[in-house]
Amino acid sequence: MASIKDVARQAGVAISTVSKVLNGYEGVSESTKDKVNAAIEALNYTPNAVAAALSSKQFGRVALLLKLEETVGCVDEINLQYLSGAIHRAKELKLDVVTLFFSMVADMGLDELTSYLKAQSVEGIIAYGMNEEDEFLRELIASGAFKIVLVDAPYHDRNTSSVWIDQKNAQYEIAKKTILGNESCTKVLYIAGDKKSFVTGERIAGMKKLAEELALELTIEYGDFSEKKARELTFSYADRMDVFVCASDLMAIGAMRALMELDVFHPVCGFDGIPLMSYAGKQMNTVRQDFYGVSAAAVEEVDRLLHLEEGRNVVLGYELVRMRYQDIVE
Amino acid sequence: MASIKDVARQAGVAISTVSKVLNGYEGVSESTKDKVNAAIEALNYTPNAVAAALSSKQFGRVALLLKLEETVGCVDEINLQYLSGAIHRAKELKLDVVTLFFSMVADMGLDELTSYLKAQSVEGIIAYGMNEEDEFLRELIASGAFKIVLVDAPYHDRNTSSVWIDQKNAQYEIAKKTILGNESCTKVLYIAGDKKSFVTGERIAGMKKLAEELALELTIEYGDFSEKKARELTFSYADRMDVFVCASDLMAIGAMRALMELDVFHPVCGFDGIPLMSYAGKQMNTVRQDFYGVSAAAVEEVDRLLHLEEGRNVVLGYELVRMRYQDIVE
DNA sequence: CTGTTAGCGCTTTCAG
DNA sequence: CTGAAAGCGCTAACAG
Repeated sequence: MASIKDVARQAGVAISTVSKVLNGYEGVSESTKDKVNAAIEALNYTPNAVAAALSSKQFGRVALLLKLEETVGCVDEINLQYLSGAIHRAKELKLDVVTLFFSMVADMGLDELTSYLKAQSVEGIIAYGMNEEDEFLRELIASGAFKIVLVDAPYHDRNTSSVWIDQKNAQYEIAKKTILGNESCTKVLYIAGDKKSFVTGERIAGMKKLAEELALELTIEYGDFSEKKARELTFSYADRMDVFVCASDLMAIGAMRALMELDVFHPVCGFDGIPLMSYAGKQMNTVRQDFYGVSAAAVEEVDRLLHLEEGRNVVLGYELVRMRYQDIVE
Repeated sequence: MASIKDVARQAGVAISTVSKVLNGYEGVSESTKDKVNAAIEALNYTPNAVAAALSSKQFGRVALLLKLEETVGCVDEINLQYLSGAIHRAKELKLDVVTLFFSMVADMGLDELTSYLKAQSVEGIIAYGMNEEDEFLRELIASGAFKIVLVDAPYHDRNTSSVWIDQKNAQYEIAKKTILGNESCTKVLYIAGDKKSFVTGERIAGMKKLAEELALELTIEYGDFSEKKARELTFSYADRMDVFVCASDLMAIGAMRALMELDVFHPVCGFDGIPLMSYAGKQMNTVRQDFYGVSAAAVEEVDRLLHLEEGRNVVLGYELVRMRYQDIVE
């Protein structure tokens, strides 16, 4: 591998000059810049990122902290989209990413985790799906040792930003669309997610707003993002409700299945917009979240935090869709 | 962050001595070793991996090269298990992993890709699900620039190993179990995967062996791992066959659905053993592949290759299972 | 057994 | 505008 020294020699300039053009610093004449670039080209030179990191003490490394739920395989698609979005954007921003799973760090203490990450030279962390119970993440934030971006959790400070879509409004809109799209829907069962997830509260707020606006009779139950629970809830509420609004597609499938078994029709709507729904064999309204885009935005945000000390909330858009479920996967 | 220098000072020894105990080299007396360890403890010191890598020119970094099929979300679970297995094992072996997707590198030339990876100080690559069409991977192997482990592709040389389960025998056994477990199954439709995947040929070989042994009438069709195609094939062969052996769970679901629609019963078996099957609402035999374990083994193998120049084929075990599909996800 | 020393490849002052 | 030189934190000969 050619090194910066080779490039310098080839171009007939000093190493520091090469470094300057490499990093796009000003104060290099066009002519030398050209010479350097020619040399880089000729030698097929790629800077050694490790050496650069050591020298500059800027590692630009961010850890992606993912939660792998063993029980529900259907969220894997979401996680993979998160990963894909983050990794692609990180490549563009020339950030280095490492993927970690909660299970790897859950049993570490704060000190151990901190030095583990520091040793890996990570400076930033993107945490997906943190919830109220994740005490250690809270400590990590409080320690201020890292720049952190929380996806789907509402907190920000100097070193911490949050990135998510407007859950409240999305839930409001998809429910509204579903309810107004069908006649005489006043009694609404809202099957919420799990109590500890931050998104749950936001979405409930959206439903309450809608209930007030349309004078609905709103009943709220927690389905814990479980198809089974949603199914059971639907069974027990089927004869008392007009419409079933669910906080996830998976729960919406559970609700639909219950209604099909009972052989009654009620509108159902979901949330997430993942192709998992292909297996349900029906159509329904849902909110398509751009997990890839959210994750890419999180990387941008962590990049920003790496340079500025100024966390913030980033709220992204979403899309209301009517999913056309193929019954069969092609 | 404390550096090796601080540790040396604290322990009253030279930095090279600290380095030696850090790396477990011999030739350090117990007493100084203790002093050094005490200093490390006291200062809560963690070695800087970047500096170590630069200095030793051993980066121990391996890239995981994954293929994300946009069309079929159901393989996401497999990919995530691959990732999880690799990342966990890599942590234990103190290897550094980066996750890459084929889509990120597909449009690069060999030189570009090589220098991209070299710049990232990648020394080893684990490629998942490479198939015959992946020309550039073939070139990468030929270039000899990296230590490569292929998962589910049968090739090895000095710098390349392969890791997979015994596809032929697994297919043989699961089909045998299914066929012998039901009466008078002689006409067998084998719905294979896609022609370009290496596993396809292996599995077909297993079926041929079985057909010979049990004097079966074996018909082979390619379902391309598509639920839809498997379903169509099943429709058209339903009245001519006794049993439907499929090269993936997803195709097995397609076959089962077709049979259910036709309201006839024939035994069906699948391959993979992923919970996706939960959605089918039936039971069937399948081969449970331990994707996590395969991936962990691949990391071990790349670690071995990093030290030895001696690729090989690693064949792992599998399990025949009868999946109990919950119809509902809890 | 222990310490001294020369780098790894790059960034970054600071003179010229 | 350009170049010389001092490290970043660590490893690895090589002396002692």
